[in-house]
Formats: sequence, C-alpha cells, structure tokens
Amino acid sequence: MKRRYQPVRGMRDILPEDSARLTLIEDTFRDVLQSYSYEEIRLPVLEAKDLFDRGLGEATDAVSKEMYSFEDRDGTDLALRPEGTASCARAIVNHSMAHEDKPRLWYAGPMFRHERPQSGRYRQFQQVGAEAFGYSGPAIDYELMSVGTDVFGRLGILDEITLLLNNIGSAAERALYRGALVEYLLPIEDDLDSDSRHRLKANPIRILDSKNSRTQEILEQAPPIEEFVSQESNEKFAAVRRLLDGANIEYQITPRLVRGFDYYTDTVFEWVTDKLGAQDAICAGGRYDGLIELLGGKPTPGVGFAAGIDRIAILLEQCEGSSKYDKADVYIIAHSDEQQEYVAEVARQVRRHTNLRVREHTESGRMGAKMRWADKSGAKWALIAGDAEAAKREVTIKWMRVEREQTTVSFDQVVEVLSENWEK
RNA sequence: GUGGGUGUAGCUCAGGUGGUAGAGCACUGGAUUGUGGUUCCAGCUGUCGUGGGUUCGAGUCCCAUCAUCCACCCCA
Repeated sequence: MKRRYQPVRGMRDILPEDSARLTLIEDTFRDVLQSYSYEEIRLPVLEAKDLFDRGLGEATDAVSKEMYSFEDRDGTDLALRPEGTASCARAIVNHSMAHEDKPRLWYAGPMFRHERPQSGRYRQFQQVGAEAFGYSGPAIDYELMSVGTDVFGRLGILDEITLLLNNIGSAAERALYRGALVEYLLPIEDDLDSDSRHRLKANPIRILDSKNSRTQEILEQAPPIEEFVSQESNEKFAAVRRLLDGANIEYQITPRLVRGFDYYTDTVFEWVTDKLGAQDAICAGGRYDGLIELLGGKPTPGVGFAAGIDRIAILLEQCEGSSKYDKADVYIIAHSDEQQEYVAEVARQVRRHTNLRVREHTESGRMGAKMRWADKSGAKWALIAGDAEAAKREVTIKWMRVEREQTTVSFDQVVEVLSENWEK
C-alpha cells in the first residue's frame, strides 16, 4: 500500500517562487542591518526548555501552551526555540559579550510554536531579529525603528503598514498598574467578554489587547498606563518620539499596545497591517532591560525586534500585482542532440563572464517546443546554437521580451552583446 | 485549545431531490520538417482527501479521521 506523505501540521514546503520572495526579504534585512553595522550571530534551534520558562515567563502562552518541548536521551528538557531573543541574550551572557563591547546583533532562522495553523501563522516560521545590548539611551530604541523603516521602505510596503508605539514602564510599575486596572475592572466584570473575564485573574494587562469592541469601550475609561510609569521613563519615551519625528518616521501612540512576553520594559513597538486579517503584526519589539540579569549576566539593557518573514512575504505578494517571477535570464537551445557539447560550451562562456542565470535546454524535441520552454523560463534571451551555428562557431541571439531582430554573432561576441543589453 | 467553512484532473472550479464524472487553464501533437508569447484542430490527465457505515447502487446521505482556510485565542 502506497502512502502519500505530507508535511506535518503547521510545517510547509516553500516552493521556489515563494522562496525567492523570502530570500529578497532576508537580503534586504541583511543589507540594511549591515549598513547600521549590526553583526550576524547564528544561534541554535534547540535550547534548554528552562531558558524560555525563565526568559519569556512561564505564564505566557508561547511557553505554557505552544512550546515544542521534549526530553532528550539523557533526560534533560529541551525545546525548539519559540523566538530568538532569549537565545541571543543567553549567548551574550555565555560569551561575556557585553563586557568589552556593546553588541549590535542580528540573526535569521526558523522559530517553532505549536499553534493552530492559519495563513500567516505556521508552526515553523521564519524570523529575522535584531538586538542591541548595553545601550540605555533613547537613541537605540529609535535606531531599531529606523532599521525597520528602512527595510520596509526598500521593500516598498511602507504604505501598507503602521508603526504602533507605547511605553509600558518597568516590571514594578506594571505591577502597580495591574492592580489599578483590576480595581477598575472588577466591579464591572460582568460587562467584559468571557476571555477578558478569565484574563482578569490570569494576566489582566493583556485585556488591553482585547478585540472585543464592548471591552474596548470599557477600557477607554480605565486608568492610563502612562500615569503609572516613572517620570524618567516617560521623558525617555518622549526623547524616542522626538528622534522619530526628526527622521520623519510616522508612528501611532497606542496606549493599549502590550507584549506577550514578560521580558519587555518601557518602549514597545509593533508594525501592523490591515492586509493580513487577524495575523496583523509583521514586526515587533521593544526594550528588555532586565533580561540579561534574569539569565545570570550582569545588568545590561537591551532592545530588539523580531520580524515575521512569512507574513511580510504574503504582504509583498499582495502588493506585487502581476507576477514577474522568472527563472532564468538566458536560455540556450540546440537544434539537435549533436550540438549539446557546443551548447555546453556557450553556457560555460556566458556563466564565466556574466552573472546571468543560464539554462541549457537538455532534452531533444522540436524547435517550437524548445522555444516555448525558453519563453516559460522568463529568459530575456534565447541563444540558438544549432547545426548551422555550430559549424561556423556562431550563436543566434533572439530577444524574447522586446521587439528586436535576432542576430547571429560569433562565439566570442556573445558575452559582449548580452552585456551591452544587460540592464536588469 | 474553541467555533465554523472547504477538500472532485497539475491548477481554478461545475457536478438540484443517490444511478457509476465534466469545463476552462496547463500539458502533448499538428496547422508552422530550425523560432515562443495570438489563433485553429486533435489528444492526454482522476483510487471525487482517507477510513468505515447506510443502500441494489454513494462525488452526492451518515460517522470518524486528516489536511486546509476563516474567526476566536495567541503572536511575528
């Protein structure tokens, strides 16, 4: 009995066209991050489960309900990383990286969360993260938002997204705020939606995030978090905003914006879009001044963001309109099998002297069919190396995308002709 | 984790009340024996997601299961 295998739930094969889009996004992040002198760090996918329990907070959903954790052969509890910041902070501590330097780092890779899959939400998903350690001033908060803005600008999606911004203060301040919020909501508990009623006991601050419109109405009269945040923190937040204003980066102050992980402090931000349904966050981050110390390092401030590459790819695809994906720039065909060696020689020549993507038609068949394959490849040129050409060491160059007479040139001129008309 | 929708050819989808599967696109060949994208003609393609049940008979009804999508939840 034959078995049809499928990817396991929430995992997916990313086929070439989508893969090209993901690569474009990752390349853009890499280029921009390097222009800010961020350095790449590569981190393991597998970590001690405890790192996330402590780092993200045991009560968070990502840890308590969604973590891929298992016992290793020797009995230690391991987990596939649900995010990158905890690993990055661990590396900072392990290698004492914050002692001599103030590292600005970035990483890319898969993260794993056992959630119910939806478009834009997979159990294995791709993130690019950036983290800066040792900086307590407002300029670094601004810098990370500037990085994001540059990336999304280059990708041409700034019009599709909004930068949300909030100041959630320190853990101690949030504890005070939590008390005040509960005090306000408890008497009118019955008016809340059932999820929010549940969160009133478990994690009251997340009620701010509720999508229930009635609950949001009630929250308008709730005490604002700003009043519980220290003056120093509020002033720093104002400085961040001035920097953003100076750089003409648009943002929206969103008092209800809170974070799912416990390590966040003070500035939090998030780029959202209205084009992806419920999975609207494409990049989010903030400050986490206590995390390094929590993981056993000396007190070191930190700020960072994580971008959801899969979601950005969906957004990009929606903005593209007609697809312009092509596989090759040059498509080389012979007339018959006798010219395969000559075709190979032409291909070698073009590959050696240009960085064009060259495909050889390696199967026999009639000319029309070969031309159709050349067309489908998206190639700008078809090079015909048939018996007439091979005999005289020539190549016929046919323009596939523009009105232009095909020409037959000598072997040595091929690269020259292609290069002249190369503007991609 | 909760609720709902969908699953038929490679793709997009038709298939009132059960009677033994169809269209467009794609693909292959021809018109055009060495020239694609337009057109015309011909042809190919199916364990109707999977497993069970009801029935003389199931793509159609029932149950289960898997996948996928949407919302909730969560989050990037």
